[in-house]
Amino acid sequence: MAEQFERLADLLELEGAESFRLIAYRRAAQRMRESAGSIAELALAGRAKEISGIGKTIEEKIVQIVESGTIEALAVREARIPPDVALFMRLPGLGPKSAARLWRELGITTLDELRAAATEERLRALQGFGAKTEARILEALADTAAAEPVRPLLGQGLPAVLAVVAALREHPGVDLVSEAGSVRRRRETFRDLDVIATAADPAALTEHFTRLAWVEAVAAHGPTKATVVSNDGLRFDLRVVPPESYGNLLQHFTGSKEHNVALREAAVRVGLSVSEYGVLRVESGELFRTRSEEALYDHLGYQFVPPELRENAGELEAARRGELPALVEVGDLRGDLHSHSTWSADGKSTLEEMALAAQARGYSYLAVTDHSHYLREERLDAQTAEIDRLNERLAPFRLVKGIEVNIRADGSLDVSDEDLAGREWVLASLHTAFDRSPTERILGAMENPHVDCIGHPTARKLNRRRGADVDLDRIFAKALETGTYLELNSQPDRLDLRDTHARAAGEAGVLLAVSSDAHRTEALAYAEIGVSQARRAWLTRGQVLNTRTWPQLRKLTKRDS
DNA sequence: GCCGTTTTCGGCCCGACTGTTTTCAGTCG
Repeated sequence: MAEQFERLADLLELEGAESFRLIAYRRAAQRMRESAGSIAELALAGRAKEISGIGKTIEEKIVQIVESGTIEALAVREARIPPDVALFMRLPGLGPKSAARLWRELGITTLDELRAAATEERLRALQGFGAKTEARILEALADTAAAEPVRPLLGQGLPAVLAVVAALREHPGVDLVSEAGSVRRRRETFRDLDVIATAADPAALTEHFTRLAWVEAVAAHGPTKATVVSNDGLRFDLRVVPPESYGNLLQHFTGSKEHNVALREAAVRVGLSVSEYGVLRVESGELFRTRSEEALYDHLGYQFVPPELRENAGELEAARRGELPALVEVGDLRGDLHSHSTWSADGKSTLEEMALAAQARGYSYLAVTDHSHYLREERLDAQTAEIDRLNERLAPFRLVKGIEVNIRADGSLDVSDEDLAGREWVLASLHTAFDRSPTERILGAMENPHVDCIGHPTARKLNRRRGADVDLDRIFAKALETGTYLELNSQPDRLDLRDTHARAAGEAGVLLAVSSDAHRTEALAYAEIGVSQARRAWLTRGQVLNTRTWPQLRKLTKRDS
């Protein structure tokens, strides 16, 4: 549905429709993408209008999609506008106006024709088009691979950007430094890594930045701004800004764009104009600048909005009312409920190493959930004995005897109920056949009286495969009915349930286990990324299962209730 | 097309950069 509305907006834009209609369609599409529940069902019940950004017209169009598969207005435009013309807009430097003129005034309808026209220098016949534009178009068309670049993972970018922030803080004369942009909001992937800073001598700091040891290439370098590429291919942007408006700038460069637009729209209504330089009271001309983001939100009449929530997904309304949730923090975790050891073929650290590392993180327990395949018969008993020995030595720290079982293609589990009954924590996960009734298989596993939690529920792998097409509403309902928990798996390429889904789970009343799925000691730290996604999901400490001690948590499982 | 801490009608974020221009439109973030 979201795709159809985005396509409709693109085509209307080519026709020169009023920009606010396009914004409305695109906003509605974004809402659809964010929603974990069924907007189609809401629309059929006449209740999609309750979602901010969806009104009567868009609700009707959603119903059209449900009933006929497509939006009438979209079908009309698709018949009228050659499909490639919408692709012209995606070329760098070309927007809707230029794309429409290439088609209307030069009769160009395909990317091949565009390439030919640019090569033959025919584009410069159009007012406003010159040699540089032709060259840029040809470059973009030649570079088709770069059209959809892979977005690197937060798990790779976050440590990198925090290291850069730390390195810049070491520089003499530097005042404040922070990561900004999507990485500060802890979005699961990013395009580039933004850092902003204040310094007595901005030019010296940007110079220092471009000369850091790991910098492979300097893409841009001015007195207050520089872009570099690291030796592992990540793009870093540094901006040095004046200290008196550091708070305004940090807020601006943290985004999201949608959050900032909504913030500014609301400000306009009360006579304020917000930009990265300050908050202008239009009537008096008075400019509010601040070093502190907290002061900025306060000045605008909001509770401080944690960066993870700044997606224009209801956070401004809640902050206006003072009703933002107290988000879960890394320090709230008492243990980890998904980990592996050398008992699994892919585990790299021994049980003892894992236990000591978990203890060093301040945990009071660690569930070891080695793969069921490696815990058959006598190996299961042998591991149990080893865990018992370790627990005697490490008490009060506790290794919890867990297991990660496979949900087979036919829905059965690959471990007998009898063996499961002997484990203290049972995780059931999909690892294969993601297109074979994934919802039914998960629901079946939840019915099992020994299964405590569903691991990485959609089984997606970022940049590799989409998640299985699971009906989350039914899974949430079954979780509540059976007392089964769901995981927020913190592996950088999983983050599953993802932020928007985890939020829906939380709203449904389901508790989530934020787990590292660590296969070696260092990977226990992945829980930090997982917590950042839990925060993006608006979750409080109480909504995260493993903020509890093991005895507290145990009382909440189905086998003890 | 949506929406209301003025409004059910009349607004709708803000600034920088680029390429093409002699004052700006389009694009980008």
